[in-house]
Amino acid sequence: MKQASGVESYRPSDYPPFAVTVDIVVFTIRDDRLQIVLIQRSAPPFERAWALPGGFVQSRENLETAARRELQEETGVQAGPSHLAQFQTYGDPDRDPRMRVVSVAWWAIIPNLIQPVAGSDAAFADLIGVDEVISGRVPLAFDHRQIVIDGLEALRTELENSTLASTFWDGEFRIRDLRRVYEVVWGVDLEPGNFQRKVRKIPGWLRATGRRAPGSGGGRPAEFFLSEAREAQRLNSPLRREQP
Amino acid sequence: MKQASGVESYRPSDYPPFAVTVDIVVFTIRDDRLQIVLIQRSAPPFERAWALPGGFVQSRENLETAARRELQEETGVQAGPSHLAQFQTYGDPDRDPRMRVVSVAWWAIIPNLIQPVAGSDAAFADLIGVDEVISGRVPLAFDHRQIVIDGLEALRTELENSTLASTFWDGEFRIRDLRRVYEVVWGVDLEPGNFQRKVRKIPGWLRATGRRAPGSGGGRPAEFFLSEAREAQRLNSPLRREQP
DNA sequence: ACAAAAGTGTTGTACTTACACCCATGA
DNA sequence: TCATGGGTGTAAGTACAACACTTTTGT
Repeated sequence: MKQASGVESYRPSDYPPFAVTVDIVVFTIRDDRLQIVLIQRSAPPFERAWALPGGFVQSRENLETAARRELQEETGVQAGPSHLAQFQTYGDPDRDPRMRVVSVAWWAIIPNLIQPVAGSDAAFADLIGVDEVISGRVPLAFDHRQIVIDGLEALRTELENSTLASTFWDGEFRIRDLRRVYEVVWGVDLEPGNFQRKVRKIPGWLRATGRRAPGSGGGRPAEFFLSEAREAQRLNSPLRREQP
Repeated sequence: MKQASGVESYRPSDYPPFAVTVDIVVFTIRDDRLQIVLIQRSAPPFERAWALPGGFVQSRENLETAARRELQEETGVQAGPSHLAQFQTYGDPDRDPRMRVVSVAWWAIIPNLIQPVAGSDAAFADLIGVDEVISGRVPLAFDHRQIVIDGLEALRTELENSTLASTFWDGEFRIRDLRRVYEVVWGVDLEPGNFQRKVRKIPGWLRATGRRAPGSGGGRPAEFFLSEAREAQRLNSPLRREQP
């Protein structure tokens, strides 16, 4: 009978060596579309295919540090992401043809103003629409398409229950911009008036600055807001997306 | 400059070896309390301390298989758990004093009828109240207390949004039993009448059997119900727990 | 008859939705 | 003046909490 592993004994056969990596799904909104950062591989396997930024966890590094380091190294983002959260770990025996790799997946948001691929030594990084990836029109290496699907679901759920949507913008934004986040991430149309009332009623989130946007092309200029929520604050009455 | 790991090269220094384990927080309700399965360690480190069931992932095994295998080996549960879900991965460099271990944590529910520790070769397995663990009155090995805290939070959230609560019972149960699950897991008191209306209105969950409980000690006997939800079905209008 | 638990009725409050309407600006 | 988008009013519908009340059993 096998004993409880790691309790009585730990012979080498009990713990085959694994490589551990982190992979990060970095979301941003550009051109009114939800996009993610992808890197074009320059070596086999999956040479020239797109892949998520990520890499090996080092010997004395914890998982979050590894994710932040890889994000910085591969996307050239100087400031950190406005949010970084672990969502799932992938470890099928054949997910990497070279060796046994377990990958801890994270999702992140970088605000609109940050240019993710400027000044990086990862010359082949780019923003790709998440729809292109999920539909399969842009094939990804390894099981990264599944990771994107799961990461998107985590992001969608988080938007329902927290004030995280405002971190897609750095500094001032209009209610319209916030609504655009929900519409783009959830893939729905929201009623502008009701949305405005709903989010402005949430305590501790939005603070009006008094300043107004210079209207571009007619229409009453919108007021600018700032987020008062430092971390992603949990909503006691969530914004529900309907599930058809 | 460091290149994107795992893309251009993979020299041994790029991927230090890790041991990968699974740890499982197995919830059940016994004596109107939420309890988890713990194992008493018989070897250092943390000899004689309580720990979560779990162990090393084998070379050609995927993560979920490893979790199910360890659960069966260490708790002696013949039938599988009624639910098993991954929730977080722990990988601090010093979480295991012997070596670098990354642990993928899962939570599970076993129904009331299953005797978890009978007939197992893990002679030191037992059920412990989750309150004892979180309060620290029963200290756990490694970072297992934190894993229990996070696993409990995952369970609480899942009960809000899915029909999973009924899997704490195997076969027939009363509305009262279902309410007890919520009260015990959330640590709140729920109003019986409103709870009954709410859950019976949820489509595709509860089916009345027409049979009634033999009243134990007076009172109108309760009707028995069966769950029609095979998997954990998402609720379109969740049961909210209030957050104080 | 009385206590106890199951289940239903009722009522006030809060939130949501749909849509009308006014406001403030550019052209 | 008109078009456009920002923001508010309003009324119907829905959901929920609190609690009274009826039903059905054991003692």
